[in-house]
Amino acid sequence: MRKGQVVAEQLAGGDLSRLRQLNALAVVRVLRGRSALTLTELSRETGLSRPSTQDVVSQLQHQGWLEEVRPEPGVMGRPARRYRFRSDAGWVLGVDVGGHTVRVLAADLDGDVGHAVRVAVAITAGRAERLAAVDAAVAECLAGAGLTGADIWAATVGTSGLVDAAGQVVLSVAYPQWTGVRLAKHVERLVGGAVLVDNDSRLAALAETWRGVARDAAHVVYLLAGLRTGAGLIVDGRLHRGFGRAAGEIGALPELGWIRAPELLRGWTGVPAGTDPDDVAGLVFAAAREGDRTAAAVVGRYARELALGAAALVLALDPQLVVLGGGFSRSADVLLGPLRREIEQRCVRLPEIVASTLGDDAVALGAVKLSLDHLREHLFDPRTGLASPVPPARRLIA
Amino acid sequence: MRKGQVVAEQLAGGDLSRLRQLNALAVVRVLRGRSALTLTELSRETGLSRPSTQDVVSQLQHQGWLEEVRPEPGVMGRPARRYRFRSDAGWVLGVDVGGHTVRVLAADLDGDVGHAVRVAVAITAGRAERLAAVDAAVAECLAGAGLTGADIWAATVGTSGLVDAAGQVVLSVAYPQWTGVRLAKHVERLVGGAVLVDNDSRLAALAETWRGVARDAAHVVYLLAGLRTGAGLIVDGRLHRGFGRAAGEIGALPELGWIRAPELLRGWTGVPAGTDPDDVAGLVFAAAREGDRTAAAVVGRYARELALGAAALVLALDPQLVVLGGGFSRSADVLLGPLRREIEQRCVRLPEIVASTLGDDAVALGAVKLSLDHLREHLFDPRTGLASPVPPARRLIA
DNA sequence: TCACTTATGAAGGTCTCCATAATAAGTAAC
DNA sequence: GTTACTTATTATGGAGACCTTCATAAGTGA
Repeated sequence: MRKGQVVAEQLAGGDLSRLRQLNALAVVRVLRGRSALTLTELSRETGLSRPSTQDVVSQLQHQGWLEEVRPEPGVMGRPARRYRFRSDAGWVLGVDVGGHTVRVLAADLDGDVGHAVRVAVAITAGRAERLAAVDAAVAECLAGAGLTGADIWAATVGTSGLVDAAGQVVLSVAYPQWTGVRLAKHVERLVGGAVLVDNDSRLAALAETWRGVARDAAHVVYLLAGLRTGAGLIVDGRLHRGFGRAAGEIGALPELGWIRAPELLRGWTGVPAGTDPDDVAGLVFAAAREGDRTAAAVVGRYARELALGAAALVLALDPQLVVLGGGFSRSADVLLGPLRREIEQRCVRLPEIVASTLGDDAVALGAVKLSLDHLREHLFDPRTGLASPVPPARRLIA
Repeated sequence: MRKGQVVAEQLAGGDLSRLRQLNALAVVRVLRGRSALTLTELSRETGLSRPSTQDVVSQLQHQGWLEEVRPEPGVMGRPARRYRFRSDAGWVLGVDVGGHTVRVLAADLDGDVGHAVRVAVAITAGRAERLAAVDAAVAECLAGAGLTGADIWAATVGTSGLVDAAGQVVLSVAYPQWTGVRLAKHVERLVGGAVLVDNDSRLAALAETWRGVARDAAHVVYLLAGLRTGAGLIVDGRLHRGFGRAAGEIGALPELGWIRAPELLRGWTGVPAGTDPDDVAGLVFAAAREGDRTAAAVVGRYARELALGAAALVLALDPQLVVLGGGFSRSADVLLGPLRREIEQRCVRLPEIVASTLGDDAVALGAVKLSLDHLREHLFDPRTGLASPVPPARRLIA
């Protein structure tokens, strides 16, 4: 290819090496996330001829993207060589900086989680203490996975609050002193690749489309229902952030009451004195489950507040699916019914409404997925082709 | 595959003819929407070598996509041959079925409008009468442009109401007997190519991103403010319809009052008896413009109702831009101020709010654009390559 | 008319792909 | 243990599309 050529945004043609590039990417795409395949199988799936497939494969093998595994024994005919994608060539991190916990997942290029770590942190912890917990959790996770920071090709950090394109938290109401923290810069000290930062609700939404209940839905409204309330939107299969990264922040509208909604649950009077405020919600849901009328009424009021904002999002986007996530989704059995009824009252076309099944790892999983998407765009993109498997140069990414 | 799933038809490689395909598309892409270029210029812009460019060009010329024009006179050196894209190889139609008017635009492949027609129709007209007006307008437009139905490669019809994927109006509150009309089927009798049907607000939004004030915005909320109220959403540069094609139909929520909002204007008492109800709105805006307090108050109330729904959309999507369109946008000088104040009160991040400048042709222009987008996806797509310039086979498209 | 400029056309080389045929390495049956 | 069968691998020849380079063509300006 000619030196200095501008790689068009649209997919452009080019010379013959470009064709090889595309075919190499096709082979990698077929092989990623699957077990080993033979040349014949690869040839069939890519549509390339066998000799060409072989050529491409040996080139990829030489580059380090592919690895030969021993042939499948006991089959008719000459045993075929098998090749697998070296998903362990690079790693990504997914970090969830929560109120009480910092979670870190290390995953390979296929998204398989190699090591998971959780470190407790006080809800009252200030900036330094919380950042120290992040450092500790990342270090422990790297060690546990047998990696160093240099092995990490991309990392994503999920946090509550509004995050700007440079990875700085521009507004956080949840944790003290968290507004203004430069999370991307902080984590870049720890790992080699690019560091992305995004809102936790959004990452959880992304996780649902990846490995959760929204796997096959292109349009999704995700509700984070817990001690905080938030939303994440999937539009056309992609995370929607909006122009100022404030999409889905419908909770900021006081009339909708997303901020005070969790308070409704704490206001229940049926709880023993001295209970940890954070545990009250669980007790309310439990009581409602047992048939307590006043608890059920409180849950109903909470559902109504949640449904107000949810209905606005549903009406705006007309999603296929609404996913109820966050800590309260554990009590979906008592929450989902009222929520569904309240949303139904307000919407033209009622979408499916289901509870998340990902549990506490949703945000960290979404962070892993965003890291992988970043790599896909920058390493496995038809526009740029496929370089050797080394950590991509770090750039500040919007 | 569940409905609504993202079709991740990744771009595949192939043999050498595939490369030629891509390079031919690159040449066409450079040449479309521009005046004639020489081989040297084409070579530079596509990144191909000169001989290859020449090869590709002569192939495209032979197919009928390109045409040689006479060289630019009076330049130094040997005069270069110049080639232009034959934008008149195919045509599209944009049809706007409005309450009082049916508009039809015929445009070439570059989107240049060759002929425009408007036919009056009574607001009370039933289904047959309105469809007859469509027939007449289309026939007149084709004749005026010197075309026949067979020359039309794609046509799009904009209408009020909810439209399903098969081009049937499933719900219309605006015109009598309009619910249930199979618009696509009806128009397919008249033209050769594919016929798409979509909501008028959405098409107007699309027009704004194409040739209107939203040209450079990826996220847009378009408000249709007129005798009816509606919205169209642009997300990530693309029209957002939602899973059930009901996205943006936030006006259906009675609490937000989009249905009764225009009635507020008619309720003004300062109008002479016997005025046509449709003219009242204009008088109210005029009076407000002149400083009439009661008229200004009515406009303020209308702006508030409009802002309720608009704020919900803005909070959900965080657009860069809100475009005020529809008939009332002519009175943007008195409407925009109150609207902006009301939206500001309710939003976290205030987007830019501007009035449309496209006038009455917005919907028809959007219909033209959707037709062109359809052709781009089906004729000029890197996945399929480029066939000879003939009207594409008609398919029922979602 | 001559120099200069820019475009065109032709030749030769390289790369990537494909089809086909010859060879290799297993299993299954006798 | 040999033979037949099955499937993979390797080698060869050819076609298509791209590139670079050089000679030639067709204008303008002095």
